[in-house]
Amino acid sequence: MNTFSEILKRNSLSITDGRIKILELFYASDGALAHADIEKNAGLVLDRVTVYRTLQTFVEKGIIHQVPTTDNSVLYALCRQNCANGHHHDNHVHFVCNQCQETVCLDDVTVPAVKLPAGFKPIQSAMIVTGLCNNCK
Amino acid sequence: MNTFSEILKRNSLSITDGRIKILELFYASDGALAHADIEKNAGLVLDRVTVYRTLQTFVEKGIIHQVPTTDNSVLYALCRQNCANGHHHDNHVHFVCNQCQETVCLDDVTVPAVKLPAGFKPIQSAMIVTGLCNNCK
DNA sequence: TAAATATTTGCAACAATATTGCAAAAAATA
DNA sequence: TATTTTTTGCAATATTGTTGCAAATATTTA
Ligand SMILES: [Mn+2]
Ligand SMILES: [Mn+2]
Ligand SMILES: [Zn+2]
Ligand SMILES: [Zn+2]
Repeated sequence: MNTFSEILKRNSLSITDGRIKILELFYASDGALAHADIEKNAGLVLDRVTVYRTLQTFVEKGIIHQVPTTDNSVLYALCRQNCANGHHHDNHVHFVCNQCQETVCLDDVTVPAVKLPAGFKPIQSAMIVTGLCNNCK
Repeated sequence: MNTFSEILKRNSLSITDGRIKILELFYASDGALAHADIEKNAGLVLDRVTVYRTLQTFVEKGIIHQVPTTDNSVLYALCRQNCANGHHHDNHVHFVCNQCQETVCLDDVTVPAVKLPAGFKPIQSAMIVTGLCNNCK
């Protein structure tokens, strides 16, 4: 039993070709993936709808998280911390490269606190930095 | 000639009922507006397509800016700084209230700088804070 | 291992959101 | 006011995401 099967098993998910294929794609990628990226790479094996459902399941299980974007696209990336079952701990900064268009999780960079006007109570913060990544600079 | 007409004139845009109506909606609203909000309030006067085109035009002219969101919805808000023709200066924090669901621009709260890993060159930053707003706390 | 059960998948239909071309209408200019 | 330019509405089309359901596959039980 390979790593991907183990991940599925650990999360009480049935081991299927589609799920393994999608896990492979995430582990092979440096950056975040859009639904379209996955469909393009696994489209011969998987139906559109299955991709949607798999991504949803993986988010629920804490295997991947939705990446915030400024262009209202939907991106997903692996959870490196041990997130589980609806409890995500991804308070890290996300970086979008203007050159290669990749979006990467800066897992070690925590979103800084910020002083809000009186009366505002912060609960969660997200931060997206755009610029040039370490490959493109 | 009223304020809204002047705004349009200043931006070399024809003065039309639709554009004035949409400006009115933005100036009457505390928070950011979605396309659907505008359509709901101006739908009798305006076609869906005209709303899309007007929002796009206003963004290009620097009258409004797209508000970053974490739920891949598209929101727009007035530019308070003097943004113009593709040059936006909206490096302020955006706040989403979990209670009333409003998204507001915290125009006076600047997105803090953050230390990135070696090789990453930041150009622009966006920050979205969720929590309870000053009306709902 | 084979049968029974539970889960996942693909397909088709549908819904919501957004874009485009083009002729009619309205606004700006002469 | 006549001419020119810009904007608008409509219809058609594209893109993205959701749902119900039967067939296929995976897991569990015996
Ligand atoms: Mn991330
Ligand atoms: Mn804003
Ligand atoms: Zn890059
Ligand atoms: Zn509120």
